[in-house]
Amino acid sequence: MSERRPTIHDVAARAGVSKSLVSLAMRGSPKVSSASRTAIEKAAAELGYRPNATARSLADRRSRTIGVNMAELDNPIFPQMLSGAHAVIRSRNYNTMLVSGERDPIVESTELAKLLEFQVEGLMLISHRLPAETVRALAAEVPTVVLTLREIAGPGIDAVVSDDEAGARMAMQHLFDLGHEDIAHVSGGTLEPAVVRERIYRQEMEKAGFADRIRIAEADLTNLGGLEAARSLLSDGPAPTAIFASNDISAIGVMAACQECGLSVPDDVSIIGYDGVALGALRTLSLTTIAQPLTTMGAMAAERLFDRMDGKEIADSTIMLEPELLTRGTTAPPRR
Amino acid sequence: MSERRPTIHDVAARAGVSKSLVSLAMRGSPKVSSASRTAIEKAAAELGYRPNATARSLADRRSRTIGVNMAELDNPIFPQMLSGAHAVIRSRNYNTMLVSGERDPIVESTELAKLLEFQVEGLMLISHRLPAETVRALAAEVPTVVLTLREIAGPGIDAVVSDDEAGARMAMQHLFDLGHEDIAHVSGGTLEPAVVRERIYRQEMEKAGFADRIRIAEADLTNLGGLEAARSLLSDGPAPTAIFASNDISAIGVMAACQECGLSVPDDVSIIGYDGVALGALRTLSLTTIAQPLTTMGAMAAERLFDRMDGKEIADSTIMLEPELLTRGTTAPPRR
DNA sequence: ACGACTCCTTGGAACGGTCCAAAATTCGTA
DNA sequence: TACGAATTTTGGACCGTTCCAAGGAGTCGT
Repeated sequence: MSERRPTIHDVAARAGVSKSLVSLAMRGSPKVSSASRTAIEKAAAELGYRPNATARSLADRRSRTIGVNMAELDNPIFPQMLSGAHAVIRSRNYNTMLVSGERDPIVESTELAKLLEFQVEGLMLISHRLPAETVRALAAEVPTVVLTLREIAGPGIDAVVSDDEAGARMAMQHLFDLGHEDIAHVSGGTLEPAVVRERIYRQEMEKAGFADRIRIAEADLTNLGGLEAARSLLSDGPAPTAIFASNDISAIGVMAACQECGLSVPDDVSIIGYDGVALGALRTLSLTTIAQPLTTMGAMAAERLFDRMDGKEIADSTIMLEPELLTRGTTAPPRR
Repeated sequence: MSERRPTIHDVAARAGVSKSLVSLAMRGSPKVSSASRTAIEKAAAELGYRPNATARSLADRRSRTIGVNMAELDNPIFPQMLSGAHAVIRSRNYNTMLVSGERDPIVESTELAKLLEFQVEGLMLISHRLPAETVRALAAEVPTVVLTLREIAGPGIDAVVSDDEAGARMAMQHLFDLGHEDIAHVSGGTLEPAVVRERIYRQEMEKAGFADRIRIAEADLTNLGGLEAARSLLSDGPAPTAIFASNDISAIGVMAACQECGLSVPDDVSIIGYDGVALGALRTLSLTTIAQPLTTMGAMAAERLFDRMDGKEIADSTIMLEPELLTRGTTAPPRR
């Protein structure tokens, strides 16, 4: 295998020119005569020359690499955002260095440190769990964009989020429009998006005059969490006619709980989730949900990063996208 | 932001020692006196020094990076394998450079070329679509391991697969054991694993004496593909009592088709999938399946890569893991 | 007091590129 | 035919490390 790869010097020697000229030619400079160019290309091809990106990064101080931190793989919204970002990064001819802290904060921070040592030119954090001060420290060294966390945005830190308040309101409005009054909420813990969704749930219930029917079962954005929360909800007094779950994964757990209790969805209970993950579209589930434009969010995050790297002056550090109601099969008017 | 990061020289100057000594100290060499060491650490901390991994790679010709090519994000088996690999790569203190061809072969190959230019020390291909010759060309330059494709293995190319023949046999055996005789197959196109699964389906049906009941509906491993294949299966003559789908995602489509036709699963039709993706475990789906040890496969692939990189001599280039039957809610004895 | 050993420390040459000022060549034209 | 301009080409410094041969400082035994 590794018998020392040919370098620019080898190519130069073989083509009978100087290394500088080879360097120029490799980068497609117009000031290389076509004679030299063909000679160099021939030599390079014969030797199987491949430029060394490491050396190049060192010399021109640009790594052409974006560091991405992705927290968990069990919630598909993360890979989905990654995929949007990845496409943009690639189209700019940059590379993606991926780390994931695997829910251990210490590992997470050493991994992030490694990204900086690799001289990434930008940092993209697709993670709900990073402490704000960590993020701020990173952002001091390199342009940084955070996905789905709005409150962390500020000087030096961009955030790409979708409008959770509007989205949660859409969810409630959809249920109200169908005629539901008895709506419960399966919450999602203390992370920012979940908190917002819960707050709006309360607000809307109150505004609609159903304050006395507010019922919240606490969960944690997982499938099992949703299942258990819904179980307790259903075993504890009369079933609500609709349930608004804090995210899709837990909504699917809620669906399972309804099945267990012999309640049919949507005839007995309507269910609406949040996120718009691809699996909610699977015909078997057909989950009504508030979809965040996940791929777009990833893409916009990458775009913003490049804008910052290009030194563009941008006043606003938060990009807010609008979510969208996807009416599928889990919501219907309440049975009367 | 980027006012030139402090280098080893700056640290040296500040600590009053030579750059070489700083280099030694940063790597934790035992031959640095403790006096110097503390001085250096202090200086480094004060300056906020961070080693430059690019320069280091160049100097010691080790990038400490593994290149990973992942094809698609829409089938969750890929991220799941990635996650297993990622953990091992991280534990070896290596980095992961991720590319994805986004189903365009040209993009794919330029992306792979970029990985090589980055001097990755190993290549991991989590992709079904790479032409064998491409893989062989890559493997000539750097240790390479391929996931889920067995036939490509050979000198210089390792493969980590699970035993699809055994798995498919387990699926069929499970259905036979339940008493099914009328079993249809939703196939998955021409990729290696799908072809194997289909072949075993035929074989087992014949061996069991049900050759005349072989029915195959062609699909493509997608949800929609499974849905449509199953639709045609169900509209075309009497419904089979069981369906073996080539993978989980299409099996979920099959479930939807059954619902559409008013058939209950598993009472009217049993369904078994293949892969063991996490979402099959969701309570609402509860899909019986043949689970591949996806995370382990990713991990083993990474291990093997490191073994090759360490120059270990290993005769066999294929690692075959055993799949496992997960009996969940979509299979039951046929209604009589 | 003087080698012989340790134990630390150091300067300089890589690593494989980019960049730049200057040199060499070619060209157009007076 | 010669000369300045334009076009090509070149050598050397540099990017921030690691590596290595060699230098300096103690320590110890005799």
